Amino acid sequence: MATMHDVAKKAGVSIATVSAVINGGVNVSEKLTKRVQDAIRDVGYRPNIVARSLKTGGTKTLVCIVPGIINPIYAEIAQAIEVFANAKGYAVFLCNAQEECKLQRKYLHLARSMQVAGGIIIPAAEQDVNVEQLEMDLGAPLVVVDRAPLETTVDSVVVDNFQAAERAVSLLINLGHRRIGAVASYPLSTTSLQRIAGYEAAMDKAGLSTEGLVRQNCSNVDRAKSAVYDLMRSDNRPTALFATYEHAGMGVVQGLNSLGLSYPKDVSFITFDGNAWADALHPSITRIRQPTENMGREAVRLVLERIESKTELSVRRLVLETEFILKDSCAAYIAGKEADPS
Amino acid sequence: MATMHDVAKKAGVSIATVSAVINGGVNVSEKLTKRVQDAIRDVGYRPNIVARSLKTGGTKTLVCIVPGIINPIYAEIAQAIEVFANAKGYAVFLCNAQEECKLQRKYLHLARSMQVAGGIIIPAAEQDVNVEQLEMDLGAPLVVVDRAPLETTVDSVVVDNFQAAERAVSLLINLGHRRIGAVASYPLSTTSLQRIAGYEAAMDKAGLSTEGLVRQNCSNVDRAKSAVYDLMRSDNRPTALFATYEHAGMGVVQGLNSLGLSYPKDVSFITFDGNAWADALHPSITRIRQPTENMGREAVRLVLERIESKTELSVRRLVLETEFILKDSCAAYIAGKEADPS
DNA sequence: ATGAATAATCTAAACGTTTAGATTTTTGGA
DNA sequence: TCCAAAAATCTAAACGTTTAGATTATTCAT
Repeated sequence: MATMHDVAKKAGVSIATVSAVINGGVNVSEKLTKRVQDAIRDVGYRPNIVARSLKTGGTKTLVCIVPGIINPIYAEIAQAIEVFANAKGYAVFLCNAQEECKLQRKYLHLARSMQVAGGIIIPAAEQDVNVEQLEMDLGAPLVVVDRAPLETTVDSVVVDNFQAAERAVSLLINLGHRRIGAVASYPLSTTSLQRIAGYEAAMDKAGLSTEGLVRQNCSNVDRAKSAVYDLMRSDNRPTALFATYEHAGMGVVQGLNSLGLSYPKDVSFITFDGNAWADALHPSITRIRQPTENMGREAVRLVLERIESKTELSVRRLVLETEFILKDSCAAYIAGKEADPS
Repeated sequence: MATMHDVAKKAGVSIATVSAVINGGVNVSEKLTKRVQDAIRDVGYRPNIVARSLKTGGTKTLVCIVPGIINPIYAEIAQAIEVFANAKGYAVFLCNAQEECKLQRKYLHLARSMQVAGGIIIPAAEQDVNVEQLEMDLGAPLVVVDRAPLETTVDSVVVDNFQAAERAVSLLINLGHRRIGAVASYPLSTTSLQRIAGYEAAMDKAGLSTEGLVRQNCSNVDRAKSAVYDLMRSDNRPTALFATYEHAGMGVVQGLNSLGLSYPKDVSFITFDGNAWADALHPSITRIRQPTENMGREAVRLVLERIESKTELSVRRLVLETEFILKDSCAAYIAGKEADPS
């Protein structure tokens, strides 16, 4: 691997001149610039970023840590982050923490020692999130996306999960549903918590009980499917379901299908996410769409502002709007008209 | 940020001793080991991997470059790579090249200068792939997954796209279909090419023409949807469709839905991928499933073998089996019985 | 008690850059 | 033609590690 020394020797100049040429040659004559550039080409030189950032203590690189890349909502957000960061000249290393705090920590440290300029994280929900600790671990500006606790001193970009869930569940209530089940992911995920809180608030306001109607820990499609079996076979069988995220929604679809129940005839149904398939299903599915592109754009903006700003910035918390997309999976509930899944 | 010097000073030893303790203290007394470890804790020292790898020229890190993280098949493969690499003590940086060779190159160079031990890549299909060049760019062992040219000197892990496509299309032919349309992604993607070749081989063997039946460049759901409109409104309207990847498959579903056509009644239909939704749709969709977990496992195995082996290894090309999952989207074609989508 | 062998610890030179500051060259006004 | 100022180029010291090899301390057979 050719180094600067090789280039310098080839061009007959000092290593400092080579460095100057590479970093946008101020104060170096055209003649030498040319000679150095030729030499670079000749010896096939490529800068060693490790050495550079050892010296400068900085790179044009961000780290983006997500809890699971196969959840499409996180893939979409990561994609947006990538696009906007690139537009600003930053490269993005994506790390998949698989909902493990240990792995998440490892990646934060690794990113730190690779001198990333900043980071964007959707924290793992394995334990309670201490966002400040995460920023300490990274040792650089960090923006929390999606799963951010309410009181924190770190910048964050979230959606109003509570309001979105409350609105969705209220719609079901207005359609006449009284027993509405909820299928949720980890109870330690702040988003899941807020969505369930919104669900409970709507139920509460209508004077409805949620007892026995909430299923937590449906962390993949199969678990959500089982939860649906379970709910639909209980004494207190719901007439409508609310799924708090993509895999829960898919689990509901599959669960209803295998029970021989159809929506919206037998059960009404609203889910978060599912951008890729909710509209394609027949009947299509009413859903809450998160502004993934904006979330990525804003997260990048916040972290770059903090990286590039000399002065202290106050803590920013951006709450973006969700979109409620009414489709065919919700129908009015008429008492008595209930299918039996058993 | 505390450095080794700080630790050395605190513990009253030399920096070399600190280094020895950190790298599995051979030849250092228990007493000093203890003192150094305490000092490390006291000053909050964390090794600077940049400096370390500048010296050693190596890290326990892999880079994984995918052409688009929102394609679930790539997310699944990336997930598997992550899991198996982690099990072997390697961290994985995931990079999203967005089908852009320029960006892909940037990430290869970045990874190189971060001294990654090796890489796994699903190449961008923007131009013809020169895999050897990619390995040169990385400057470390590279394994190509999924989109690998046939003749290459670099290790690769692929599936038999030709055979899988041929088999799927043959099934449609055996069901009586004569006009079978194909919806494909980039013509520069080797996988797409091979799948189309398999399709053409099956058609050819049955003496059927493919003229006007192939739609390329359906690089997202909307484009695939348009292609379906286009195909179903042509004079030579197909009675069956073959989609070469996830988004094409979804485009077919949506296209048929909005045309008011139903499958398998009006059109039979097979797709690659779609693990997340193909079974959930009603009717469910016959599909070709790729062994994403195995692909990831084998890719990691190959690259680690090359990294850790002292001796020269011969070029390996692994061809894994796909799984054909017969569902409800394919029916026999009865001449004359054709719906009109206009 | 002596010295050879071994164990423990340290010194100092790398790794490939950047950059302050020194030195040399060029420029142009008097 | 001279000299000061500006421009171009260079020297050498850092950045935070690792590691070969030097030095010092310990052990143990004689």
